[in-house]
Formats: sequence, C-alpha cells, structure tokens
Amino acid sequence: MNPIKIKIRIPFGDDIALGPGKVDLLEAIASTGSISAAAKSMKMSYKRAWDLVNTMNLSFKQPLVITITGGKQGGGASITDFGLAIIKSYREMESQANASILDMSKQITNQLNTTRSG
Amino acid sequence: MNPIKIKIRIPFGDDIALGPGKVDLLEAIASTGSISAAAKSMKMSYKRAWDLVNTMNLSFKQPLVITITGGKQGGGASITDFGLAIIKSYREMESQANASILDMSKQITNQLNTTRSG
DNA sequence: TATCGTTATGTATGGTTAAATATAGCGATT
DNA sequence: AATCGCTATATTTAACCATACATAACGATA
Repeated sequence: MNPIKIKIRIPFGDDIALGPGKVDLLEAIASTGSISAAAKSMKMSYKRAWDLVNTMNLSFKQPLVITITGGKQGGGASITDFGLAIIKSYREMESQANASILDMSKQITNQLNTTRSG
Repeated sequence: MNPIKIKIRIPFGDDIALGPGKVDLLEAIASTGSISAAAKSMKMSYKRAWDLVNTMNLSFKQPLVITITGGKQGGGASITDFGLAIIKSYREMESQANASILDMSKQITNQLNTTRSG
C-alpha cells in the first residue's frame, strides 16, 4: 500500500476542467444514468454535482455529459464517447504517475513518525 | 509548456506531512534564514507558516526545520540536512511524475476549448 | 391536464479555514 | 538593563466555500 496520493488536475482559465472528484463523478453518472443519483451515491448535493458537470462541459471542445429533461423517468444523463475516452486517459495517467514514483515514495514515507499525531 | 499540474501530498494521520506549499516554504526558509521572512516572501501570515513548519516537524522522525529564538538578529530558522534531503526527494518525485505523463497530458489538453471561460 | 423525477439555476445559510490581532519570551548586543 | 527582531502561541475576526433550500421547466405517461 502506498499512502502517497498523487492528484492530477487540468486547469482551464480560472477553474479546473478535470480533477479527481470530477472523474469520480463521471464514473458515477455512467453507472447510475443520472446526475442526481450519482450525486446521492457520492453524498454530494445535486447542485454541486451539476456545477461540476457544467464546468467540464464548458471546458472541453465537446461535452462529456449529455442530459435530457422530462420524459418517463423525469430525465437523465449519460456520458458521451468523448467523455469515456477522457476518463480512460485520466485513469491511465494516474496509474502511470503513481507507478513512476513508487520507489521514491517509499523512501520518504519511511521517514515519517510511527506514532501518528491526529 | 505543460499546463497539467501534478500535486503530490504525503498524508500523516489527519493532516499532511508534506505537500507543494510546504516544500515551497521550506525552500523559502532556506533562502531567507527565518520563518517570518519566508512567510512574507510568500505573502502568507507568519502564523500559517509556523503552523506548517510545526506540522512537518511533528510528522517526520527528525525535524526538517530548527529554530533559534533571541540572539543578535532576534532569532532565525534553518533547514536540517535531513530536511534538505526530503526537499530533494520530493522535487525529484515531482519531475519524475510529470515526465511520466507528459505525452498523455498533451492529448487531453488538446481537447480543451480554445476560448477560455474565466 | 395532473403527476412524477429529473434537469436547471438562483439565493441563502452555516461551518470550516485562513487571516488578523494580541501578547509573551528569548538572548546577543549595546 | 534596555533594545531589537524573531519565535511561539492563543484568541478573535473575516473570508470563503460547500451545503441547503427554493423554484421553475421539462415531457412522457396515465
């Protein structure tokens, strides 16, 4: 187990186009089929989830999430092929970055105290 | 230029033993010789800087920063050899992680909008 | 046309985090 | 012993951000 956490964020102007939380959310939307269900599963407010989705869609050339309102189930959301490709690339980057520092990170964590503070 | 920013954080219990801001602070202390001067150069309050230093020193087996109070200049702070080694390792990890994702990150940033929002 | 669950936003509230403020101690130098 | 700039730390104040709340629209279905 490697306690060091690498976080990759893709800035876009003043805000962040993509980051750990947003990718988690995309995957939750993919598996639930709606923003609200994804938000609930991640214990986050619907508004926050919607804001994150909105930021992503505005940041990229193509939307990652498409939504429909109304209808028999009241609406829903799904991930575009483009969005799926972005998710895949991001996860690959994550694992690659983590693998690249595995050895060094162990050396540093070995220098941490054994008696944890918190 | 690679706009993607990788941030490496080393958790320790409830707080973070080392992260981007803390390492920047260590380097500022090394070049200024005091916590207060380092804080000023980073436009951060002395208290915040001191808290960060305190967290680091409590997290690791050995202190990264040693301070003296009183004396001709009123006191000061310096980085231990141990601290210098930690800084070096952290910076190496950073550049290594960034290098490992360079190609992929370009592919993703190419998908960002040209017209920035903020 | 009334209902239902979801998207779509604005507004307000509350809690956490950072900053500002305050005070004390230190010790070489003068 | 008086001074000076820094460390050390508690307390108060302010800023920020996430959350909650509130409301409207949407459209298939019954």
